Amino acid sequence: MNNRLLKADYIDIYAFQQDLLTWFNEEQRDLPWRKDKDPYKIWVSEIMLQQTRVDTVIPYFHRFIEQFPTIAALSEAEEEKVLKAWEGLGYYSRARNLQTAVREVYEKYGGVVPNHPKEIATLKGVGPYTAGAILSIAYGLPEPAVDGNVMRVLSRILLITDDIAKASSRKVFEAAVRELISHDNPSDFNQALMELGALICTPRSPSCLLCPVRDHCHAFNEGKQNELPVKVKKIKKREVQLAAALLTDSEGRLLIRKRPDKGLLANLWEFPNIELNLQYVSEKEQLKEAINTKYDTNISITDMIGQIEHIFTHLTWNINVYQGKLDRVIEDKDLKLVSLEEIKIYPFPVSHQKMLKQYIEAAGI
DNA sequence: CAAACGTGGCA
DNA sequence: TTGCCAAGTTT
Repeated sequence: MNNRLLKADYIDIYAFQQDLLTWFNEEQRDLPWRKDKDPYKIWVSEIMLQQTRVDTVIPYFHRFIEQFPTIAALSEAEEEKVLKAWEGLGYYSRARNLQTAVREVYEKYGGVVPNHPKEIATLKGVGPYTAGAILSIAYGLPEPAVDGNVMRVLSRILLITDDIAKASSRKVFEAAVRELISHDNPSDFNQALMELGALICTPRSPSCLLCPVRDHCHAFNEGKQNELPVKVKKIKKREVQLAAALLTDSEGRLLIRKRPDKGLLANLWEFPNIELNLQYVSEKEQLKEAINTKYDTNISITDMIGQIEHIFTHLTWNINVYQGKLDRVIEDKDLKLVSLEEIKIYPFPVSHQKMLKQYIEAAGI
């Protein structure tokens, strides 16, 4: 990038702010986290909205705030309850990091979300975007909050051609926001930039004819809006074969286990499963052998009741789902036998929710 | 810096 | 059907 005002000299900053803020004032969506400026609620909404659509977040936000209305409430909650409230939203480390950070605010900052960039940035799960979002939206500070929307919008308005997939590009857009941001209303300015990206300046087929700031848009004036932003993506996906077992005891209770506290789907619960490697050994035998060894039990595998393909961003699970019986296991905090009623309180990933559904259908319960 | 980390919607 | 996309952060 060049140094000369990042091409912001191409536009009249004051007029740009006015046009953008006027549009936002008239056209912004009525969203539940816009009802007040409670830093805690803004914070929760920002974490939920990471890589997640507004329509998906809305019902989760309502339930979460109802269940954990304050920093004190979330601080004192059991992690399992928090994960259950997050069930289905994905990126579950967000929920655990949020609670960790909220507890830190509760204990070290007297329950008041810090309003200084250096302090707020130290909180777990609060990166550069979220820090800027809370500081600007809740506290009215003129800090950049650069997300995917902002990079797309500004790449077009300022004709910035840096690859937005590169981490290093974010600072280019932060510098641009620092030049453009309204110091009278940083909260609405940042939200307006994102709202414009969500409603008008969309990734494909932007609605330039409806855009309140098209007269300020360098890309539109050169007919290049469809060439921006520059985004070079390279995704290699793995594929993993799994076999899972829905094992019931004599009372019809199901065996579930808690996943490790790190990595994929950390601390969520699941049905016992193994990664299949040796194609020349029967899956049933592999599954039975692995579970008997791991849990020191004696199970039998009966039928395969279904198959599940579950696609993550970075890998795909192909799961063969089996049904079986077990005599007894030694339960502990990470291994439990639960009834179909008790199982409802445990947070499960979507893939395993699907398995339970298949089990219930197969069993005709 | 690249990769890990979820899920559902849509063209 | 396949790939991209959605208010990112951590390691």
